[in-house]
Amino acid sequence: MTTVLVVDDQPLQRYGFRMLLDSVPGTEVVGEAAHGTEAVRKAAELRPDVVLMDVRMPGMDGIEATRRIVATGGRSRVLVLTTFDLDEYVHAALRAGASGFLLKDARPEELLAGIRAVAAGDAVIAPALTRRLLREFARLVPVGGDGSEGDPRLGALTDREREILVAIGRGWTNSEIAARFVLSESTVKTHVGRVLAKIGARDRIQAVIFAYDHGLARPQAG
Amino acid sequence: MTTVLVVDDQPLQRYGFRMLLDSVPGTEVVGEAAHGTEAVRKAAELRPDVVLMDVRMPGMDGIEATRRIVATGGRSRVLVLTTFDLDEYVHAALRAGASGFLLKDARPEELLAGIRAVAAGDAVIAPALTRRLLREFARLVPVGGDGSEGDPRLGALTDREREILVAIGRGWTNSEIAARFVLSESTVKTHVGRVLAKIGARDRIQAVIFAYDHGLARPQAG
DNA sequence: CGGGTCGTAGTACCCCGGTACCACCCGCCG
DNA sequence: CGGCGGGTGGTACCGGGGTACTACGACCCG
Repeated sequence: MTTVLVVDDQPLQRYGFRMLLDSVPGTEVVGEAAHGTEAVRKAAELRPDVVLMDVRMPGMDGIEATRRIVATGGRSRVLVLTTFDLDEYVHAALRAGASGFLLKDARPEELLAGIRAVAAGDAVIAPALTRRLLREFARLVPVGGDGSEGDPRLGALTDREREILVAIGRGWTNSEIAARFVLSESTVKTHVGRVLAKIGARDRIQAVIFAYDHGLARPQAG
Repeated sequence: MTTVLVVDDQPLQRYGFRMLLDSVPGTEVVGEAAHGTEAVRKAAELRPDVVLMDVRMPGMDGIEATRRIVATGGRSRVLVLTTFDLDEYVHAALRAGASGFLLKDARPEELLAGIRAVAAGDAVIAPALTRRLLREFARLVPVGGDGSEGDPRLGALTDREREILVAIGRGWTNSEIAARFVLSESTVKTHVGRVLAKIGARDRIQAVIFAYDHGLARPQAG
């Protein structure tokens, strides 16, 4: 059961969300708040899985409330929901630690899918916003050379072996790798063995360390 | 009617996509390609609304094909679809001009929603990837404590256990830890077991990952 | 005093990971 | 044509890792 705290200054809007969420199995609205201050308090008190947060509100707005809720370190994740797709809102919300940003004109199933994704630890962005975000991202991310160059051991790996190394870096077991890549476990063992030999690791643990030290693995809280 | 070009080196995979897309009203598969070169040619010839593009292919890969298709300036939009969520793939695909990036383990309705969104000029990112992308974005865009601090699981560890976790993060075996700390291997096993339980790791590999993600382990030359 | 936490240590058991070795298919190239 | 590298697959073996459970001394605190 996914517990949700609905934050919006308009009672009618809150009512709509409650009706929608309570009508589907698996989600439950455990509380409501009409402004930021109340949202922070209730989030700490109710510890919901997801906080559905409006941006524009009298008093403390949704961005500041998001920042405070995230800062508490609780497991509540904030899904920001607004009618305005202003870039400033999006950037501010994401910097504040929001796990998602959707528009209020989203279809009900999109909202539900978003809530489920956020509750699962993933993140969501409204498609209309994703486009602009990606354009900015592509602009911000430097071309190529991310400093991982130089180690000849990386070059010695084949494409497949590099993929296997990344999988090892994710902490996957041989059987998990086999499942994801649609291979037999024997094949995975063969690949893993070659990777270990090529990078000079005695076991997969040191391969994980190698992957992190060379930028092949990225933080992935779960 | 949304027209789709399916690009994948595996015939069975293409068949699956065709069955799925042709089974729903509003989308139609107008062509298939088995590798990048064919994809570029058919995209120019068929001018589909959406190109469903696999990354890993013999010959020209999906990234390069995406770049060329986008470069033609046609109205075709590319939705990259892969089994592997390598960050390098994502970055490369987005820089190449892809309008979306989904994983092959996506549910059918997610894929269909993605195709519709891309055809409409929006963009989509798999929720599991969005999370990492947002984190990078928040890092690239100025300011902001990235909220990685304050994991309650770290506080739950005793001093000794934290030392053990650091040792695990270095890649040491139980016997090495025992030697360095002057303990019996049994004691080390007990500590390791408690560390794993407290941080929620199923084995020491995930403990290594946890250590890196929480700054307990640092890149070590050599 | 009793109770809690922490660090230490042990035994028993099972499974996964790693190694060694072999085998087949494919595409590429001399 | 033959050779070769890369990817895939198999068998057999064994040692380390992880779990479950128990135990005891040191220490602190009410």
